[in-house]
Amino acid sequence: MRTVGASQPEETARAEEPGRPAEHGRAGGAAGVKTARGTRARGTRQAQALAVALDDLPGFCSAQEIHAALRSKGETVGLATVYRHLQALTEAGSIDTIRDVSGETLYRQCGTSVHHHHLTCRNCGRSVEVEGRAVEQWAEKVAAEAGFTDVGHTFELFGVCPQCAG
Amino acid sequence: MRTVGASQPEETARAEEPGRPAEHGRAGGAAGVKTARGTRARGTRQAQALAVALDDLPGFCSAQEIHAALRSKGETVGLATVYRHLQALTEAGSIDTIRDVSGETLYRQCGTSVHHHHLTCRNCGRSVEVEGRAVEQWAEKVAAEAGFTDVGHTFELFGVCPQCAG
DNA sequence: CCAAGATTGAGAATCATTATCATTACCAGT
DNA sequence: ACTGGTAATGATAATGATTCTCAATCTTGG
Ligand SMILES: [Zn+2]
Ligand SMILES: [Zn+2]
Ligand SMILES: [Zn+2]
Ligand SMILES: [Zn+2]
Repeated sequence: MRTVGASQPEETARAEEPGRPAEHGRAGGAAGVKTARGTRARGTRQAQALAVALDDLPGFCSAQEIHAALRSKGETVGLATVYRHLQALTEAGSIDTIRDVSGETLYRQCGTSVHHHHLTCRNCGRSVEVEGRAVEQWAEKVAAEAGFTDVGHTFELFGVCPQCAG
Repeated sequence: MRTVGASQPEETARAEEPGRPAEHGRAGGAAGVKTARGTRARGTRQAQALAVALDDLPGFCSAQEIHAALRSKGETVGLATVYRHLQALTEAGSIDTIRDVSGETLYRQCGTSVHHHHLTCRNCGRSVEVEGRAVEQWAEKVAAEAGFTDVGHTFELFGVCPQCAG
């Protein structure tokens, strides 16, 4: 199991546990931007908590890990909401995603929004952002030679980071 | 939906349908290699059928698609067995796997067993095998600079093939 | 305060993949 | 051919991450 952020007592945490008053809706305090009538911007308590968590986490982690991290900090955010925001952020390009060896999706807030790739520790999840001018060109060349169009790519590097190597 | 091999009446085919005499075990005919006592080799009817199917299929396809293709040819192979053999072949390095955008695993028998990558049509699944001397070196260099060890990589190219472009 | 619209979250639903486990087929001796 | 040991199979259940549903709750403009 990957070790990310604050580890908790190994809770399954598949669904929100019942029995609590259920605190819905957005928070009042530091509200954010707002647009036209009815459009609430990313200012809910849950969204902010998630943003903070993403900022704190040093590397890629799964939605469930993020959810666990939130709970461990006392934040009450539903797992479904975590997934929702992660998906939204991903579509907006604010965060990056990679796939675990087991197929699980891992999320991370990157320093830059320009196209880049990652060298990720398969033990702790910490990752280095790398730009690969060379591979971008290689990809285009190969695609062009084969006559393929609308080409995209997926380049991921995995290894063991210096800290984990010990 | 990707079009692979002979398309069938859109059967769900999640589990083998019951009501048939259930034909188990290995076939007698063209048995294959055998090793020490008790070790059967990869010569079962099901394994052969799967091998043939993999040979026929032009590109990457999912376990379920392969299973459907087998059934459409009259072969009776359980879905679990398909998964089992695909996994074994993958571990043996006989076939390659990539991940769908939805996370589904796709399999393909490649022409060569040496390390290479794929340029795959995201519409029909046909793929071109490409070798990337450049990216291999780039990967090693990047990993070394970051101090990572035991580094592996995942490079996949996706696009639309000339046939599908029309 | 009120109504409309957005957001949340608990649980159900999906769906690919794995694990069970009883049944069957194969093999080597006898 | 008969038999015991063992591998392989397949129907089904189980797993587990992600998505869907929808009622309850919040926010906000008026
Ligand atoms: Zn590490
Ligand atoms: Zn790139
Ligand atoms: Zn195509
Ligand atoms: Zn490579």
